Amino acid sequence: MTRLKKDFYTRDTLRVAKELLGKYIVRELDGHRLILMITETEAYIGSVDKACHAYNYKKTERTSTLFREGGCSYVYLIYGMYSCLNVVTDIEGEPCAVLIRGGEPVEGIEYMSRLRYGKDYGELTSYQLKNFANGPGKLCKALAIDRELNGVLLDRPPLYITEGREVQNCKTGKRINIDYAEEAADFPWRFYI
DNA sequence: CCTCAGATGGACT
DNA sequence: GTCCATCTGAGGC
Repeated sequence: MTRLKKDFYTRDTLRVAKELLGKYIVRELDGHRLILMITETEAYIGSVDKACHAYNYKKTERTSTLFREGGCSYVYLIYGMYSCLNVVTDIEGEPCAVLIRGGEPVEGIEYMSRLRYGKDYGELTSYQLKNFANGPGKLCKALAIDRELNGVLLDRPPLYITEGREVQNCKTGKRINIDYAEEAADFPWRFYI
């Protein structure tokens, strides 16, 4: 599958968020290739978005990655326990990103199952299968993504995104768990299949 | 299906 | 000291 290049990411964040649906996240690890198809994303646009870590261009050590040119990762720790994977978008100096909120296994599910649950794929309950990677923390656990992968370029191993499946009916809604963000909490910037 | 508490640590004020 | 772009397991319906 063709890897997405920089010009895919250095565009309008909402467009990238929508077009990432159906694409494949590929994680190479210990000789294994793990692939999830992206099923849910959210856009964060620092210039206007109180839910964005870099709202109003607030630059700190953590958010400095968001100011980079589109095409690299932004990975941060949330609730002291989980990682969230974002794709940095737009031009350098505009702090924007797309949160990858969910995916479905395409390849390497045996290895991902060990990472996610510490069990063999065949031992998973239907409940565990249903909830395999349908959340940003779960997705990162299944792919062994943590802050060590913050800021890596997404057009090469060990982490990249490729063309995937054609998506027909993309749905739109409010973003999840950003009640603190005042008017931005109502922005329809969540996209899912 | 639902709700709720607890885990857990770093970023920021 | 407070807040968090979350998840899990327990308990109720």
